[in-house]
Amino acid sequence: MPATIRDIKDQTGLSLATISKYLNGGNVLPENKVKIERAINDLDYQVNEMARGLVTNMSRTVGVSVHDIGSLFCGILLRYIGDVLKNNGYSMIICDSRDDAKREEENIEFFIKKNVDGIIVIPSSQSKDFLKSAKKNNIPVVLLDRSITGSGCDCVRIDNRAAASLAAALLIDNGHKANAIIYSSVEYTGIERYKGFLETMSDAGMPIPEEFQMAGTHSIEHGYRSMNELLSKKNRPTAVFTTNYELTLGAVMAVNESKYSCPDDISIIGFDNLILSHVVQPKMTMVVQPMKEMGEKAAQLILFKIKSKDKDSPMEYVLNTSIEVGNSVLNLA
Amino acid sequence: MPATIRDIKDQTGLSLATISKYLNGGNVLPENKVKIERAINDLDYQVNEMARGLVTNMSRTVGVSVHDIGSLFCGILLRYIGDVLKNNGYSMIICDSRDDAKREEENIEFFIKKNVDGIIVIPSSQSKDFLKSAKKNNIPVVLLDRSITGSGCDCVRIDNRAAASLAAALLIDNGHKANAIIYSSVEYTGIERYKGFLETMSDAGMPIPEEFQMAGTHSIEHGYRSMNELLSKKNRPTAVFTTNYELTLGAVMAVNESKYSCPDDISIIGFDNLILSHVVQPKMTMVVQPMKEMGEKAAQLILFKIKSKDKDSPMEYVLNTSIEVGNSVLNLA
DNA sequence: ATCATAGAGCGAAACGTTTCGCTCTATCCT
DNA sequence: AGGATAGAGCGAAACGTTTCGCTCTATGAT
Repeated sequence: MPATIRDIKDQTGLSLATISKYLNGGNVLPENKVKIERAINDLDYQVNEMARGLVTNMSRTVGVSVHDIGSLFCGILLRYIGDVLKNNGYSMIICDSRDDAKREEENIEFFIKKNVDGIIVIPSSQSKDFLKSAKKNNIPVVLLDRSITGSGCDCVRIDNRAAASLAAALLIDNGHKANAIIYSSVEYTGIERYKGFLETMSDAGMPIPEEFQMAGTHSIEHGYRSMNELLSKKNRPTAVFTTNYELTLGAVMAVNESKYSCPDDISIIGFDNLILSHVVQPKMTMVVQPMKEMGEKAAQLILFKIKSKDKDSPMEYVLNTSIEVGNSVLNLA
Repeated sequence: MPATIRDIKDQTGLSLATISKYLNGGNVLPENKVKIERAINDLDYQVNEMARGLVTNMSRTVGVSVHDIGSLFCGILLRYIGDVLKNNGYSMIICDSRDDAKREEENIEFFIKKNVDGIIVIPSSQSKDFLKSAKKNNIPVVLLDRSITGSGCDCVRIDNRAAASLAAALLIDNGHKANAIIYSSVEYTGIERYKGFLETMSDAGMPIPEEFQMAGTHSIEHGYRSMNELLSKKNRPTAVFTTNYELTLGAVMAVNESKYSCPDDISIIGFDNLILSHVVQPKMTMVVQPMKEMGEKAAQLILFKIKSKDKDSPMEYVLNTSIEVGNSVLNLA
C-alpha cells in the first residue's frame, strides 16, 4: 500500500540506484533532483526503515536502559537524550532495570535482539555482566551518571569527589564543625562522594567521626533512618550532607516528622536539584548536576561511536557541578 | 557475522521453510525440533527482526508519546507499559511531547516513519491533529489517562467525575462547608473533575461560589498563585481540592510559604499520589489513580488492537479511583 | 486392496532497500 | 584534436526472513 522506491522509479524514469543515492545524500543532476522530490511528494513516499536496515545492518535505534524509570532524575535525562537522538533520526527504545542487575542484563539482551545500533546505560549497580553480550555483538555502550570501575567503557558523568568537596566547603564556610554524611556505600558514585567529602573535611582539620558516617543503600529508607539516628544522638551534628536525591528525600522526611526543624536545629545540604527543592520548606541548598549537558553529551557520544565504528580508547566526559543555595544551611559563622 | 537461518539449514539439513515454521510456532516432527533447537544453541542464532519485519510488515515496536517524560506520573505509567510490552516481545520507543500539541503531532509522524505497529498516547492537549496521520497509515492508537472528546479512539482512563465526587464527599463528611477548587480548565480531564466536584457539592446543598473556583492551566504556578489568592481572601475557604499533581504541588508550596498551616488553617485534598505524599508535611490526603492497572491495560489493549487488526468500535476502559487518607484534611464535624 | 485425508516438508518468490562495478557523457588539459 | 578524468546513471545481486502452493508419506476408512 505505501509507496516504494519503485513507484518513484516509475514516475521519474530513473533507476533505483540513482534514487537511492539521492535519498542517502548523494549527488544527482538538478533536474533529476526536482523530479525525485516531486515524486516523493506526490506519492507521499517514506523510506521503509526495515528494508534499509536489512541491507545496511543498522536499525537507527538506540537502546536506553535506566536504573529506575520512575525516578525524576532518569526522566529528565531521558528528555535530553531523546531530543538529540530524534533530531538525528534515531529512535530510543527504553527499558527499566528497577535497580536490579539481572534485569539490567536482560535489558541488554533484549536490545541486542532488537538490533539496536548502540546502547546507553544508566547503571543500576557495579555489576558489569551486561557488558559481555554487548561486547560480543560489537555494539557500543555509553555509561551515563554512574561509571563502573574497570569497565573500560565510554562514560559521561560528573566529578563526584569535586562535587562533594563543594558541599564540604560550603559547610565549612558557614562555620559548621560537627558534620555528618549520609551516603550510599553500594555504588561507586556514592563512595566517591563520600571520599571527597571526608577528604575535604579532614584537610580543613575537621575529620568526620565514625558515628557521623552513615553508610547504606541508595534509598529513601536509608536517608530516613539515618537522619533519625543522627537526630537521636546526644551530640547531634549541626549539618548533614545527603549524597543523592533519594537520601535527601528521606532525610527531609525524617526532619519534618521530628520535633526538630531545618535549618534551625539541623542544616542539610542535598544532592540533585529536582522538583523537591521548590516544594519542601525551607528551600533546600543542593549540589546540582548539569542534567541537560549530561543527557545531550551521552546521546552525542553514542551517535559518534555508532558512526565511527571505532575501537578508540574509551572516552570519559567529566562535567562540572555547582551549588544552588537555598535556606537549608544555617550560617554559624 | 551472526548466524542466519541458512546456517541452521546447513547444520540440520532441513529447509528454510521448515525452520521458519518452527520459529513461528508451527508443528515439526519431534526429531527435527531437537535438531533445530540444538543448531540454534550451537550457533547462537537470533532472528533478524529487520528481515522478518520486511516480510511481515510488522516491527514489533510500539510508539509511546508522553505529555511530559519528566513527570513522575508518566514515568510510573511507562514502567508498567514497558513491562507488558517487553514480556510480549515488543519494544517501546518513547517520545516526549512536553505538553505541546505540535510536538505531539511530530512524534506520531516520527513513529510512523519508524514503522511502529501501534501507538499509545498520553495526550498533552485536546488537539486531535495527531490522529490523522495514524488513521491514514492505519495504525491503531490507544489514549491513556486523558481522553479526547470526539476522537473515536480506544482509551484507558479513570472516571474523573466520580473521582472528584469522592473528594467532595470526603470534605462533606469532615464537615467542611466553605470549599474551593483549583483546577485545570484547559483539559478535558480537569473540566470533568471540576464538574464532578461542583455537582456533588451542589447536590449536598453547598454550591461552590464563583470566587472559590480557580480555573487555569495545568501547572505548579497556577496551583501556587491560586492558593495564595484563596488564602488572602477575607473569608478563606476551610478546604481546597486540587485536581492534579502539579496543582497540588503548587498549592502545598504556597501554604508552606505562608503564615498559615495545613490542616489547621486550611485543609487540602490532592490528586495523584506520587512520592510527594511521603515527603511533605503533613501527609497528604489524596485521590489516587490505579497506575499499574492503567499502564498494563493500555499496553494490553494496544497489543490486542495490533493483533486483531480490527475495525471494532473503539473500546474504553474506565478504571476506579480511591482515596488515600492522610492528615491534610481537618475534621470539623 | 484401494482411496481419501491429514500432516509435514520443501522450493521459490517476494518484501524494499543499498551497493558494487560498470558505462556513458561532458569537461578540461595539452 | 585527442586523451584523460570526473561525475552521474544504471543493472543486478544481495540482505535474511516468511509464505504460497505443491509433493510426499503414513494413517485410517471403506
